[in-house]
Amino acid sequence: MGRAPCCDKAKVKRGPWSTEEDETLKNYVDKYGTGGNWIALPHKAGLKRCGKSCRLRWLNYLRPHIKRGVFTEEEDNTIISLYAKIGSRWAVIASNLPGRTDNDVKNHWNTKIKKKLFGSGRSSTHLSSTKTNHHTVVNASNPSISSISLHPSSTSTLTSTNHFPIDHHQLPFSNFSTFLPQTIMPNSSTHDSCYNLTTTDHHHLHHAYNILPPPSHEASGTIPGSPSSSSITADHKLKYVPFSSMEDDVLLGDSGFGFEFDPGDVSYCSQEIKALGSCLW
DNA sequence: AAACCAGACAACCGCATGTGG
DNA sequence: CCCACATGCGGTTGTCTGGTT
Repeated sequence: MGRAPCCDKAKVKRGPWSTEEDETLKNYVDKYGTGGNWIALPHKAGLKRCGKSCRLRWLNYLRPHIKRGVFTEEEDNTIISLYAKIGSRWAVIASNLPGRTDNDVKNHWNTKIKKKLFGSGRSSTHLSSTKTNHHTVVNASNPSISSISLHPSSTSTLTSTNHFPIDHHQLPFSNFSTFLPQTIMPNSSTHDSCYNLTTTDHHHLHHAYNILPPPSHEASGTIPGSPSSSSITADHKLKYVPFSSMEDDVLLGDSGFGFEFDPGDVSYCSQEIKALGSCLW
């Protein structure tokens, strides 16, 4: 038994709005406001539209001070930066861009920024479970953050607003292969093994780079399968798994280091990915 | 000129959340 | 506290348009 529809679809008009409908809605809202009741508004305004549709049309198109047209580089940078921090919370991102709507930002991300960052051709690479001896960190608690850009040209942008240093020169390790063995030690050769992480390293990664939750002596709780030498808060449900060869390929790919993960497969925490990506450059 | 294709944007859908009775 | 309803939000789909073959 599904949720009851918000309106009778047989009795409401759907599809693109006509200029007459726009005028009617705009005139009504200008005159009476929304009244805090979008469901009743179309009837009162004489529109054969669903209340939700009216609301969307008003918010995304008719509302005063809507900014249309090309996104500036500054706006792009804001979107990229905020996406790296909070993921696809378009409403929050849009609130940082005066005049832009969440729908606009979302469309802009999907049609422009994603391509710009990830490049063409490999933008939909789905990761297999084939594993080698590299590593990443999986964040099972935040599936919404499932992809993140890794493009050298966007480095300065991300650095400027992120608390996480994206410039690899700021990292203590010059590259991936030297970074990981010092910090994450495999305790098994199987592909889904977890890794021991020394408390010192964990502390360092948390405080210096904020890519892990606090170590156990700073936060309580241990997750199943987590390394005994360093506990992690249960809330974060982090575990360590190896990178696959395909993941390596994607990270080091020929399309500008762009990659994207399939949320249905496994979810990656953006900051961890960025950290590892930084080490690869 | 027609068919096809891809990109961009508008609109819809359904779940999550907030709120008032 | 619970329930019903309205709104907010993000993902997805539909439609239009311009470019290419």
